[in-house]
Amino acid sequence: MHQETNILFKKVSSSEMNKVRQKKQLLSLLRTHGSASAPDLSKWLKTSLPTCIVLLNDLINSGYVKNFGIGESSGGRKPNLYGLPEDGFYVISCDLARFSATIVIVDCYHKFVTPVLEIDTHIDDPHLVDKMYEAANQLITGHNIPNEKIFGLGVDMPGLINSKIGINYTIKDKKRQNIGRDLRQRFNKHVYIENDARMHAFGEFYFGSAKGYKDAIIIHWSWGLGLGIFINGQLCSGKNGFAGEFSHIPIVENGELCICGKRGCLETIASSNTIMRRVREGIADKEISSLISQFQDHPDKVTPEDVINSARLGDEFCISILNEVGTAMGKGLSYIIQLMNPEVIVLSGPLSKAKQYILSPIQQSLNRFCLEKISESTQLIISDLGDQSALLGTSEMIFQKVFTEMNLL
Amino acid sequence: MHQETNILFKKVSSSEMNKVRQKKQLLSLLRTHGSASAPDLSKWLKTSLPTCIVLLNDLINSGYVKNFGIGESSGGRKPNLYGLPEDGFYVISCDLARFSATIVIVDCYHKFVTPVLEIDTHIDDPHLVDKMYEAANQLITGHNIPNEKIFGLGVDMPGLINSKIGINYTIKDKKRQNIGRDLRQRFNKHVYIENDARMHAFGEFYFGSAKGYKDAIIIHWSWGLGLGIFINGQLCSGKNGFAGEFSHIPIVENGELCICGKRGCLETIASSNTIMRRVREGIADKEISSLISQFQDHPDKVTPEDVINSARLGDEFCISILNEVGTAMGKGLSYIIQLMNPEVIVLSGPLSKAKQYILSPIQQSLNRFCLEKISESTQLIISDLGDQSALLGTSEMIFQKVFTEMNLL
DNA sequence: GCAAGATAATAAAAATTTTTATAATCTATT
DNA sequence: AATAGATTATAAAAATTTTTATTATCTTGC
Repeated sequence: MHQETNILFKKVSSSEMNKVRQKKQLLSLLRTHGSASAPDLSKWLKTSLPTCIVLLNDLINSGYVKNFGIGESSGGRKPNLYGLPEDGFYVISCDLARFSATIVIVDCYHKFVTPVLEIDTHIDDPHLVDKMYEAANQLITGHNIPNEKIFGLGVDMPGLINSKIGINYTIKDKKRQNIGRDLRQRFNKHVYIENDARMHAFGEFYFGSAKGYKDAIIIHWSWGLGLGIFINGQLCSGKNGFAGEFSHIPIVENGELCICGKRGCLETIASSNTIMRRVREGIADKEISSLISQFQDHPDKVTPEDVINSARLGDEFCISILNEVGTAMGKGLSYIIQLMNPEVIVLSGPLSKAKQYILSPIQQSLNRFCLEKISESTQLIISDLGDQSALLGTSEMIFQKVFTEMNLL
Repeated sequence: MHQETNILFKKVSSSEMNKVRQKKQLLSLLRTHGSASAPDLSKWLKTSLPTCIVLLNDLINSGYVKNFGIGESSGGRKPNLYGLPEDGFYVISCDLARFSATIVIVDCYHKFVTPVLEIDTHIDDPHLVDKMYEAANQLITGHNIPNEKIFGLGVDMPGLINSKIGINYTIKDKKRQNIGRDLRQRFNKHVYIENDARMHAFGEFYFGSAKGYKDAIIIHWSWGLGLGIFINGQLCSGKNGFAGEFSHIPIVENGELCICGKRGCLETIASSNTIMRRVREGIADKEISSLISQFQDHPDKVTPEDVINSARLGDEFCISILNEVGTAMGKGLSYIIQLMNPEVIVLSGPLSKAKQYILSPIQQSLNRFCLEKISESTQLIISDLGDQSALLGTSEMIFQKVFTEMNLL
């Protein structure tokens, strides 16, 4: 499987380089298509059928590709199908959220091959790297995954992250900011770290409601407002990987103080924080509401999900809160729509569960703040992917990196 | 020069296709580099030197490439240099502004080979196509340009434009909206139409202050606020080509009525319109100002340029207007910076001439409305390209299209 | 001014890839 | 069921490309 030739002293000819490039492309094609016939692959690869078959046989001999048997035909000889072995490639995907992390091992068919393990940590935890390493090892040994078949580790986390150099500038201890380097040293594998909002978006773009689009906006709507932007099918990271700071665009002139230190950020009027503040105000003002009578003795126990549920049951107070928050989000989205003219906007995350209670105020805001010709061509969708969009997105991202950077010599 | 083989009946082999692809790449490389040696070209093309030389000789025999003689060496035999013949390729570039158009013929070295002709027309002129055709012919015949060496026509104009299908939705007469088709019929050449802001941006990105960057924002600042967005080196057009509607993002709650029908758009507080309104108000309020005393008898003669000039001469009233407008623009830019994290923002157009009078209020706004970590990494530059960025950008765009789509069989 | 090292061009040999032809296998139609 | 048409696989021939070797030409340093 793994050739032991010392490539440092081996002169690599340009035709050999080209072969390697083509093989990587084949692996990528097989991963995205699941399985494919040699004639199809040769067309996609823009090479002749015989060379394509030679390349495939090479890959089969290296153990990277498997013959999947005979496929269907629309008239004519049935083709041999080729694909990646399910047990050939794995990556570790880790979603590091505000107060806990989840980690899982994923195969090349986006399948979780272990349970999702929870880790009690956060980005400023001094033992973060050790805890992740321990959890990963627990998964590896507990499920008999051959370590050499794990090709990389991907981690998404909140913060201002430059994924090119693996630094999270939001980590308080400067010595720990280069978390990419630390993880690489500990795991001795390809390591990529990315911003959580972008990885949620990656998941939605490849497996969720934004699948098939080229210009898509994905919002992960929770305590913050995570934004992922896809343009021409490419994730937009910006110069330093700081793109997508949707939470802190200024919306309200001299508005409420935000955790970022500025005033009137979108986050102050369109996030879970806003909902909680309005609930507290409601309790103080003794508003009439089933939610409030239910929680008035322990107001700190209310969650945004409770508000959504009460709205569904017809609670006017909760409906009006969601209405308010949706209106604000709609105004924020109108900026993005006018600047980017996306095909689709996908709302994901806990708050997107409010569905029509949040969709219709958003749409009203769009009607108010966008030029009709632009907004009418943008679809607004609630995600149906579920909570693991970040784990899925992160694993997809590492696979893409691994398949372009792996050593096939 | 032009082979007359009927390609409709000629079976094209895949190796021939590949050769054509490589030849097109060579032409593009030669155009962007001016001239180059065969060894360099072979490296860029990822092919061996002998094949590269064969391809070059083919192109020379077709008349598309010229031997430029012998170049410099850093030790070793001097290389032959190859390049495009200056008189080999031309395009027509037309910049259709609000009340007049300019048109010029450009060679493959971005050189204007004719004077810039002005045409008295606008997008809703029913004789637009005829006037453009006439003007183009005047240039062609007046300067002895062989018509068959003109490979395309590019036109930029204001409006909501889908360049893929060549439609400008802002043209009032629906029958005339498909201006791309109409021009193609009349000129019988490759025709591309694009939005003016994006073509100003294209000029800046390839020849102006945004040259060399990958994530750039270019503002054409005049009566409207034209925005061009480059991400990963690619122009962002959006689903329908409506991306970049910066003028009409909502900034002021219940603000002034905008020409678009909405209230409080950025255009109402940060464009030349704003300056003119403030001048009118100043005249009504009898503000103390050299500009006002100069123009109080014919206030309709004031131009934004006059305001900028007066500011330069120390006129406090004019300085305060520019300050106000700059502050507003800064707020608008803060949205883009936080969403896109660009490397550079280039300000072009008439209002950018106000230089420091507009830069420092913008910077102050950025400091106020952006997260420091994001805004500190964005450069803010005033363009030095001059007025013909759109003609340059448009010609560059057609050349790119022509060189990828031309028939080299 | 000459030798040593460097770069470029070219020719011939070697390797690789594409074509073409043929065989194998299948669907659909009669 | 037989046949025609279609698709895939493979083998051999033809074409193309890359390598390698050689020659030409130039810069630099002594």
